[in-house]
Amino acid sequence: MLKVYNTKKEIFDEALLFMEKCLLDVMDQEDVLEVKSEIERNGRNRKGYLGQLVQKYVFGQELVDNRAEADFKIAGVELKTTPIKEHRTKEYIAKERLVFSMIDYMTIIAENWENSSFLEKNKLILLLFYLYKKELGILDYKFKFCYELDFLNNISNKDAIQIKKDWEYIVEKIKKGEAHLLSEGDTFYLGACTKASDSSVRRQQPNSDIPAKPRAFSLKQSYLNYIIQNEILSTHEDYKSISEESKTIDEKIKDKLERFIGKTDNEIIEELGLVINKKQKQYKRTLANFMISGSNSKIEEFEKANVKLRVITLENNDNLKESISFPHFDYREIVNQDWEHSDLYRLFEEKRFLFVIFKKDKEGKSISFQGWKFWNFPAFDMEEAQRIWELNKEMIQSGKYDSLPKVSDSKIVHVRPHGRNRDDKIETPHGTMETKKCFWIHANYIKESLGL
DNA sequence: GCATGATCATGC
DNA sequence: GCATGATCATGC
Repeated sequence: MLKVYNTKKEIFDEALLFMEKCLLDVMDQEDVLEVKSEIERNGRNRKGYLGQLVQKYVFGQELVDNRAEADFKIAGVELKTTPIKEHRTKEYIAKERLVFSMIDYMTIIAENWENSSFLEKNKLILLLFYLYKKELGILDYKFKFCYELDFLNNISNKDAIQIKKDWEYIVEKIKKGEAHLLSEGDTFYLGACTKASDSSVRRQQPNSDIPAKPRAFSLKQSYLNYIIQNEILSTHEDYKSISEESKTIDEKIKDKLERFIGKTDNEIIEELGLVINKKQKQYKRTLANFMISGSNSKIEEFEKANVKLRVITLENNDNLKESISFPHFDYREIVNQDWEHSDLYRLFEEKRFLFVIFKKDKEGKSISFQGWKFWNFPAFDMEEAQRIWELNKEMIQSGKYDSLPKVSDSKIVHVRPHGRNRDDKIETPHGTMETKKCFWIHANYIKESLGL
């Protein structure tokens, strides 16, 4: 039954034939029974098993062994399966990030991007997207579309440069003995995501005695979403690129923003020839968008990289008055979550921020542009964030809604109302109604962390 | 109708 | 002056 493929095209054609089908459609009765009993023996679906089955029953390849890590390379093409889910307005979105092989902290510090084991293994990938549904079994997932991911050729040039930069950033950090401080939000498209059977696992790193969480390279979920929306579904979303040049995002932003440093909002508005209502509450944000991309549309690079733009305004004495708010949490949800699966953890681990910084003038009549900073939550403060998150959970569990973490409880985050007004309430686990609240990062902490 | 980002208002 | 509470404006 071993099938031979000589070219990439033959493999891709085979994959295309499989679209709109599930494994059940292509397996015979006997195989189905065998696989089903195998699934029963091993309990829940093993990770990587779906990939192995696809390799065997769609592409007719014998499995080399039963390693959990599916490694099924044919004619230089690495096959990967990845789940999507249905979405209310966007048709499909990625269910997860796309995870590659583990980062070997000890050996990677001797590699360059060009000769990296990552590129060696992953330079040409055939991505098979299947539609995940909770109630379905592994043999019932319908495959929807496939996509060629080619890190050297078909990922557009501009992205390849950023991905190389991301890889180098991660390796630099490991070289410095800071593998334990890695975070997915450190980088733009290629991330170092945690990967272990449970969150307590640690491994050795070079140049430091501090054990680090095991991590793997991954393409951000946001990046996959961009591919799905724009390259596969061809939805016409109104994205604007910062620039089409082959530069890293850092460089592109510098190109756009540097010339405005020190200028007042009026000067910037005039220079860009904009008509903006300054009374608008969002007006600084609108201004920032125009400064970066020349429009008020979503910025392509930021969508792909899970970057959030936030405007902050310093007082004339350089004080930062306002803390940073996030979407309100769900009281009922939070008491059933653990830290590693919480919204706050995901935000702090995965999100990257671009702070656009203005400063008020003496009279408070105008503002001037001070600069910008990319930032993500520092890994060394994650434990403190967790402590406050757990405290908040405890208080909610015990119904002490007036004792949620305050500013004085931490130097980093606190909990405060965040709704339309005090009557904007949601249900609690106790069945009562409480004002919507969210986590806020202290203004002082942001200011210090940004070095302002 | 609500989420989101941002800022205003009050009281100690 | 800071901590805490409250709410506005926009866009989807």
